[in-house]
Amino acid sequence: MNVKKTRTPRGKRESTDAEAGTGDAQTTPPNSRTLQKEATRAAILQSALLIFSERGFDGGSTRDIAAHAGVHHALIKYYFGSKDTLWRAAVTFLFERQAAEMSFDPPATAVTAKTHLSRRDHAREILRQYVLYCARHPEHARLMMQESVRDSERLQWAADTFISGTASRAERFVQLLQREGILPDVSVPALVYIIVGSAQLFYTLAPEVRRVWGIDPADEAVTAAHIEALLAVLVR
Amino acid sequence: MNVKKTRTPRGKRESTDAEAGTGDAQTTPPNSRTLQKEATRAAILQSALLIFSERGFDGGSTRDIAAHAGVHHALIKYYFGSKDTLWRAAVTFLFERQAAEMSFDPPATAVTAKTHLSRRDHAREILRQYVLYCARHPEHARLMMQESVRDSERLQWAADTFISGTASRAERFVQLLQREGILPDVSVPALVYIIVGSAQLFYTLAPEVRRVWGIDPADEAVTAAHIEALLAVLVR
DNA sequence: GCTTTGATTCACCGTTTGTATAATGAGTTT
DNA sequence: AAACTCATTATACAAACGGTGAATCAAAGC
Repeated sequence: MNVKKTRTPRGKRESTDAEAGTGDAQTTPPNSRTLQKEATRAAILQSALLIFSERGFDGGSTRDIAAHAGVHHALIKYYFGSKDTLWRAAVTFLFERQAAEMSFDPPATAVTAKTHLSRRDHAREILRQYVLYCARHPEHARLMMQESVRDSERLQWAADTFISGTASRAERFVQLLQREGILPDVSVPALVYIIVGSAQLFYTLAPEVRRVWGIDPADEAVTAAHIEALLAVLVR
Repeated sequence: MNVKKTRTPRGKRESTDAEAGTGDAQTTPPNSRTLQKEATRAAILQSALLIFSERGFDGGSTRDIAAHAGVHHALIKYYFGSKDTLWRAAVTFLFERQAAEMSFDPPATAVTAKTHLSRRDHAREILRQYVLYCARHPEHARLMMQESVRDSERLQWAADTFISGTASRAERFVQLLQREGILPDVSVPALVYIIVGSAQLFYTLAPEVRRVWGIDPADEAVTAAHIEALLAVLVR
């Protein structure tokens, strides 16, 4: 990570090349100051994602986060106010990125062909996308899992703000597949956690997988095999 | 939790009723001293399971564990040596209890009937037992998950000491089901984590399930529905 | 009844934690 | 070039942390 600190070295700030890129006209042209500010903030946020996802809220210290980002720990208060707010910002980032990169929602690509086969293909595509998201960003499931194992105020906030919405979309997705006969007519919440669990555990526990099975879930071929297995089991 | 502290109150130690139970003859009859010692040790271990599983190794403090057990935190060193040793003792307890309560191993009950149906029923029974174990002891998956998200020395120890063995048994179980045509011929490690993930996430994230879905995975009826869903999906 | 044993508590150490405030100085503005 | 802004660093502090050795005191042994 390590956002470059332009303090001690007399570096001439070579990142000014990005400024000449797109002239944003009106809205306050990005100074080297504001650029650096956003870079610092982003570096802290990314480090927070890593540390919190691996050690949990209590286990991850703000000093370690700052050190990993290459900045002074006092900057965390300056940018995020407190450890708690930083954690909430990290969670917000995760869910907004998920919303941007993936969607449990209906048709994604406009396949209006109503044949049974295309419906199953559509379900397969959405599940594939979800597994790829879990593979790309394993820290999402890790961080949320760390918090969902006990009923804290943070879980309450995350549930009200993000998880409930995601859960509703997953619920509709499962019900759609049930109507199509792709998934059996059994408990919807159970099916949701069966799908999510079978998709993400392989990547959440990637260090264990590497050590015990000698394969790396980050490998494209390994992920392809996992997707194949998941679809073979879930989409009958 | 709270092991009863016979210190400040002048309680007459009413648990002496257990001593008259079975005369163990030779092997040093259990004093009220040694009984209390084992009770204290067990109380610390159980509290450690709870705290570690909910907050992870770094997040869970020995002082909180001791307070939850109702003893002074110095007793943790007295009984377990260090925080690290206590964690290892907790993991050892988990896997030994799992070995005692459940088995991925072959026939459990001696159903030698080789019909396809009984094989599937046998697979169903083992999966059912595993889900029930996850429901009874959600702290097992929670604690191990907390440690398996990063490659620490503790994960290495747990992998070498316990996880590898469990993984081999799970591997054989999956391969057996593949030969019987119950599971598809796809990546075995992927199938293992699909099965494990779909079985345990519902109970690992029980606080989230309660808050978001308004149901309690600890309810027998809810667990029955989850088992039904899991079998409907996994055992075709 | 007295001594001995050992399970438990007490008091403390050095470090780390989250948070707060003041000082600094490079970048922007005039 | 001087004045100002504000992103960053320095320093501090009270609380909590894991760990340690001495003190305590009820139970066990004589």
